[in-house]
Amino acid sequence: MSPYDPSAFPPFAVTVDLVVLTVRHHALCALSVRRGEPPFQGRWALPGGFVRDDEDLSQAAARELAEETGLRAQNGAHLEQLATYGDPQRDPRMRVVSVAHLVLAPDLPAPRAGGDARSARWAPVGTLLAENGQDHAGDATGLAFDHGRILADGVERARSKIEYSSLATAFCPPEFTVGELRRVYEAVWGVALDPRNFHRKVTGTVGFLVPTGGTTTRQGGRPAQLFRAGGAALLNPPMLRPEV
Amino acid sequence: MSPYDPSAFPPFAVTVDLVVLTVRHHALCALSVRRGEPPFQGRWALPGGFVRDDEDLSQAAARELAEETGLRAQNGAHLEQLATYGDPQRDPRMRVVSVAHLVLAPDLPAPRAGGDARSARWAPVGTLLAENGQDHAGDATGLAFDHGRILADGVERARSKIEYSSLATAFCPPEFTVGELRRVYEAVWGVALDPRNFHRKVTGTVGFLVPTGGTTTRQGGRPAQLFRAGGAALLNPPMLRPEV
DNA sequence: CTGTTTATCGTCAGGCAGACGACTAAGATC
DNA sequence: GATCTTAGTCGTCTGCCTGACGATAAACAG
Repeated sequence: MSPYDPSAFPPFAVTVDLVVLTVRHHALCALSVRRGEPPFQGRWALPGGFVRDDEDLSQAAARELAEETGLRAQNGAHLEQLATYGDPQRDPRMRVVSVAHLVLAPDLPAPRAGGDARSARWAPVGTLLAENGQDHAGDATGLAFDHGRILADGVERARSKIEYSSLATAFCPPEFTVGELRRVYEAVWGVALDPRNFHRKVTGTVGFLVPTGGTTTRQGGRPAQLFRAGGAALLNPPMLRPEV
Repeated sequence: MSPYDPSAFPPFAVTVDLVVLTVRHHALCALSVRRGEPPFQGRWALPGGFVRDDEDLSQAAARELAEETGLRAQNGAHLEQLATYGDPQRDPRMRVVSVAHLVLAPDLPAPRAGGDARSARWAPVGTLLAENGQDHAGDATGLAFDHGRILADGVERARSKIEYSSLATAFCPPEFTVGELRRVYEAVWGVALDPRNFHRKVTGTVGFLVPTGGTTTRQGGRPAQLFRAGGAALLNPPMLRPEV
């Protein structure tokens, strides 16, 4: 390997940051970790870390995900690249380019703190984004670095992507009911959907849902059919997000 | 600034690569430059270059775009981040992470070669992607590095994005006719569209087109009304791409 | 047994898209 | 100048999908 002339380009640190979303208690929640060291010590941030010398970006994201949550991308969770953030001032220590990834996961057991994070928590995205301000003492209260912006971009990606893809099933356990899937849409979009029209729509879209034959009453009320995610990745026609 | 421990992370080179698309002669074309130095000397590649120490990723992309084409992003062209490619083996010299950007531009004068590129050309994307194979001598004939993949991702992004956004107007001159806009869709999607239904659709979508009052016969036939792009960024309902 | 909750099936009207007919207005050709 | 060719523009009709409901079914709680 004949390296470039080292003076020909500036050296960068490359990290991956994770926007891990799930639906719990009828709300869209994101994983955040408390920073144990400066800068932004004590503030909440997105999980993430350096990309190692021998791994691809998606491998680094999957590794960080496993380290922070124990979650494996194969295990029903969905992982995709979100966007890359490289403002020269985004990290006060040095030039860091962060490749953000988006993870959609079913409701998980309590997260485990890992690495240099003192603790980790699930928080509703509305709370995390609304905290992007100042508290009574005038200190900034939002996420560290530019993570508020990254989270907002990830949430917007998730909101639009469940319109035209079957990704909403990534928020559900392996077997789920139509009502559970509807509550995912309602939590992510923050709207109420008509159960009858929703049922007609998702059961009529070929490849979206595959009935397993079983039923469950875990949501109360009349027993509901159980489904698994079908093979179709794209929904045609898409789900329509109601107007504001 | 207290830097990280340099042994705590591997150093990366960060580049921007550009997928510059335009519509000429009824075909979707991409800008490619011939490499003047190893590796892949003499092969075609996407334009791009190193991100400088003091510039943001989008600034670097805009700078490279101006250097390679003389195009300014304000001047009707559209620039957005596409995706980031960081396979450890993607550049044989060292670890390079490339933040690819997508540019949609109206039909331009002949590109000018710049930097270390011997020459530059517009080529139909079908040709560029079909060359991802081997020639009779067994040499690889496609784009250098992983640029074939990057180009394919950019083309797919453009194809899907003109469905639900007004981005197709970025391929048109400042004033254009409904027929010219239709030919953009036909070239990007590679399909034929019904002129009557297309006209009804685009003129009926509020915010998409603004009539200028003028007419033109530059396409022959009956004079056509001239329009400018309206303010709407998203089309609701979207344009429907015909089935395959 | 009655009320509550959730699931599921039907019905109906409005809107939009695909298919296609009809007409208009310019330049090109004979 | 009559006719042809090329686009552009306006209408019509039909089928599909969606939103807004009503109605029924099947569990559990009191």
